[in-house]
Amino acid sequence: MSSLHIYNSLTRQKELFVPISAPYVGLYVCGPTVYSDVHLGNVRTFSSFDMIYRYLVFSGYKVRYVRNITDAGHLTNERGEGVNRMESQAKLESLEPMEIVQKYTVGFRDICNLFHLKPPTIEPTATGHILEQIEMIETLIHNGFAYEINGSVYFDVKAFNAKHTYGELSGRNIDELIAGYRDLDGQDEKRNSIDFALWKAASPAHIMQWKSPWGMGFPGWHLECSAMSTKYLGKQFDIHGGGMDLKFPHHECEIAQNVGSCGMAPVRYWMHTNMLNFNGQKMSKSLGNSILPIELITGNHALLDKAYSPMSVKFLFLQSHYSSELDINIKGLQDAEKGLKKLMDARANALLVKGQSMVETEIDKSIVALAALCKANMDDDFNTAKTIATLFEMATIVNSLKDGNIKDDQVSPSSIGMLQQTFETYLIDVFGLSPLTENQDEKLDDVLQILIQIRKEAKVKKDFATSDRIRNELLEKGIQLKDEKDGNVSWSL
RNA sequence: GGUGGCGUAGCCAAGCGGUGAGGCAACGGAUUGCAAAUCCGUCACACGUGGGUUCGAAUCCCACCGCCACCUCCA
Repeated sequence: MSSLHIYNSLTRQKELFVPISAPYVGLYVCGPTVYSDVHLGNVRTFSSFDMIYRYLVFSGYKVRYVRNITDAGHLTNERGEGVNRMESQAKLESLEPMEIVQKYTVGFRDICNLFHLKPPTIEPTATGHILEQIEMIETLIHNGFAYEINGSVYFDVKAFNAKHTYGELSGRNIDELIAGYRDLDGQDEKRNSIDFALWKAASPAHIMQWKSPWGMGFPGWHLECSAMSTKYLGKQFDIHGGGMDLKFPHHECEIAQNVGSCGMAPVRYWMHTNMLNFNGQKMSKSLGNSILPIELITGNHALLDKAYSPMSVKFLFLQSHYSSELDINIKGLQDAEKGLKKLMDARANALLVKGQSMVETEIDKSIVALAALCKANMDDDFNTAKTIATLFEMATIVNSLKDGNIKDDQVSPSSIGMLQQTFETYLIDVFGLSPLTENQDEKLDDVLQILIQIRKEAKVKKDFATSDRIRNELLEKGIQLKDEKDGNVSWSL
């Protein structure tokens, strides 16, 4: 069906993508924990998987895209004092925990819309799947991979490792892990320091708690993804994605839970997106150096010079590979803004140019080759950076046609159609980008047309002082006039 | 300490065995009343350092230096 190759984190190599039952593809991505605003790093990850989802759909697959909402309020410290995030934030804001969940879920979806991220086909919540999680725990206990103590249930990593392998995804072995934990002397009820919670007994003070066979409590934070991916995508599905920082322990635990309960490796292709850095350092909530998407869009941040559109930011993301670390800075944002504008202008210009040639020309051959290259780039582990480079080459052809550097009898009508289609497919459909100034004000245009007319009359009279004054003063207000070659005048914000 | 990754021209960033993709910046030319935009060209004899393998290495191997991430809540 296609020759898509994906870098599989599990096998550490690029592999031909073969779905379990084509044309259907199951895609699971770890979603946000909705106890505070998503930060820009989250947006990069979700943008990457949005592009991956869109490209799979473009490639003809029927994709079920599941991305969870973590709303159960897990512990901030797995081994330690168990502070419930949702509850501590609720106290801070004087709100009911589920009001926090609602507030930040809505906020997350708003940001997704701003960045043109398509909603997943299923967006399940952890609190909506307590029963499924309890069932999975029961199976794990039955299979001998989990034990109950004082109303809590833990996954027995050593018991699991005796029959299966723990640590394959992240390249760790359990002896080293146990050794590494030793100095953090164990306080708790776990048999081994590397065991992780499947269910935690809740004290009466806990607001978010549910009834279970082991008493009142709440699920461990690795469990929801295992339970929900199994429910909606089956015991084995095609692609599981998430940020690099989830590889260990989250994804490792997920694999153990699935293998332990379902008896098979849950995922064929593991995909991990890399971190977004800021000034060379990981942007993270705990370091407090994160930029909120809304701060970037409004320009309301001490480290920003101005506002940047979500599309510019997304374009910056797409100019590097999803698996590379990306360092964000003002220069990069400015460059991305200009680059995106150039491509969007070329897309618009492609709709204006015509081809007259009846035979295939050298230019036609270039266009066909470039269009094919776009697809080949994307099939090579979603190489958006290379695809964008290819689009820039096509932009040069389009602009040359528009300015008459290439004549319309040097290119055939079908090639023009291919140019238009390629810009549309990749910029709009696959990358989910849109022009920077989409909806222009009609009234503003009316006013500007008057000024443009006055300026034209001044130019005819060689009154350049007046014509330049109109152009310069408009530019100061952020409106740029451009005298096109054909005598028309265009404007942009 | 363990695990994984990175170091490519002024900046960003592809490439992952066969003489530097692309963007931005800068400079020159074409075009323009002047600009902007666009086109052509230059900067470009690059791949952290030192070894090795190879007919050939940015790409593979070894050592070293520097940076980052994970091992603890985070995409």
